[in-house]
Amino acid sequence: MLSDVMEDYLKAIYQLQRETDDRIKTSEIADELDVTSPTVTSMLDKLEDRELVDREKYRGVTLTDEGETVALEIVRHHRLLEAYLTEHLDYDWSEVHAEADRLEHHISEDFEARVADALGEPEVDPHGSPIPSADLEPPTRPEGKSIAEFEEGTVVTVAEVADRDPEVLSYLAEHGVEPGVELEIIEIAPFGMVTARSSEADDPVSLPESVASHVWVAAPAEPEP
Amino acid sequence: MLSDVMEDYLKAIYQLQRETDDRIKTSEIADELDVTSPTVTSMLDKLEDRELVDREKYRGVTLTDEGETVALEIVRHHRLLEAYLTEHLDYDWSEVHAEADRLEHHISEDFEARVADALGEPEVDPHGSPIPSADLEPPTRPEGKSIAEFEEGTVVTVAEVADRDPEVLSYLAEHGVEPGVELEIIEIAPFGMVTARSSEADDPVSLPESVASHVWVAAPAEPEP
DNA sequence: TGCCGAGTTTAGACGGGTCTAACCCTAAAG
DNA sequence: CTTTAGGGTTAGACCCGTCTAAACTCGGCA
Repeated sequence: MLSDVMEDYLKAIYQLQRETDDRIKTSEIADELDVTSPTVTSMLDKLEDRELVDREKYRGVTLTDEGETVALEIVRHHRLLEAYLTEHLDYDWSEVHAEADRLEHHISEDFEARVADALGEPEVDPHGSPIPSADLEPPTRPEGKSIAEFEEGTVVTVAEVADRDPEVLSYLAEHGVEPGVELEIIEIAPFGMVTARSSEADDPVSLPESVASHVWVAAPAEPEP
Repeated sequence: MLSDVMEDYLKAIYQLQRETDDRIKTSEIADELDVTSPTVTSMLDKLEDRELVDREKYRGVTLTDEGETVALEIVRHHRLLEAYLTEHLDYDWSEVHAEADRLEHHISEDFEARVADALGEPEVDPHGSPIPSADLEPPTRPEGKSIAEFEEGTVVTVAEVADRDPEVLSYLAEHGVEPGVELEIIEIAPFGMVTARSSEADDPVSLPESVASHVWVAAPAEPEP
């Protein structure tokens, strides 16, 4: 049996791996979980003992298959909860992350199944993030780019908004940036800021690189010029 | 901020107080929470430091007003969850207790409010137990008796089934013993076993004293002979 | 009144998860 | 090839919640 904290570490490593596909460093995990490096080191010892991570001292970790399965289970819980909260309890997409984080470790398999059923086995959560399937097979990473990676003038369809900050998410929703909308990339400033016009809003919106890089597109809606 | 475990102790003390209205002994809490007496003693020290319980060494504890408020909050969470799970996620009343126990410490005030709203501010949970109101005022103990306390021949209406064992609850439901049904007390055996006929079942059901004492009646449907 | 047994508390240990301080490894720069 | 800065690990401490073993208190009974 794994503790909640261990599950949090596995989930953090999983998510960091999705972003960098490199070995994950102690300090990255420490930042993600808001904890000090020695704390991470000692937890990695334990996870290694249980064969949930592969480790090379001083060089970071990767998840073993078993570790990845645990992480996928937690991510599935998290995203199903996010979907359920927005669909059935009238939560806004900006609010669901914190609540799902609280609950994800504490629901039974039965609860998970009932929620998935009530939702009709959804494939994505309210942010457009894919929900791992019940068999916990590692999803093949769908190719995608952030809006920061397109040419000016391109029109793209938002697939996923991978930010977790409620304030940022509220702001984005207010300015028409949500999964499913079309975005015309108007300008990419030298310092990385992206200005775009949403099909759902009157005025264009400008996003610093740190935010724009979280707005993902599955494929360009029109070929690039 | 209180830990989950502290909340569990306060809830346990609250519930034991409902049953005995006497000072609660270390060993009673130990039994309830499946823990040893020294463990309880050390936790009572901490709860006393925080002025959540009144304590007399060697003589048991009672909740302070503050402790009671915390307990009521947890009980409210628990019973709202039970109600929600049966109403909206198709759980059977025999299954909800364990799931609610898992979740009761981990829901936000916001979640609590939304669930209460979705249910229309219910007053009882699926077992007929009263749900503390949002203001957490201590409910005045509604007078009631268990079916074991009536004369043979009396017809009563079941108000609450205060058992937590899923097997027992399933059995009772199968034999027509649920909140709202009428029960005719057919026989009370010298060793305490109660035999009764339910308005919802063909055959009478016999319940040992330990189970019968958990089946509560608000008031007799007919005056006793 | 004094003893005894049931039950409570104290003492001390342990594992989990966290921290700070000190030490050490790695890799990049000269 | 050597130095060094940055980051990782080790060492040791702390709090929490739990345990077992031992000491103690209370209340009933002789």
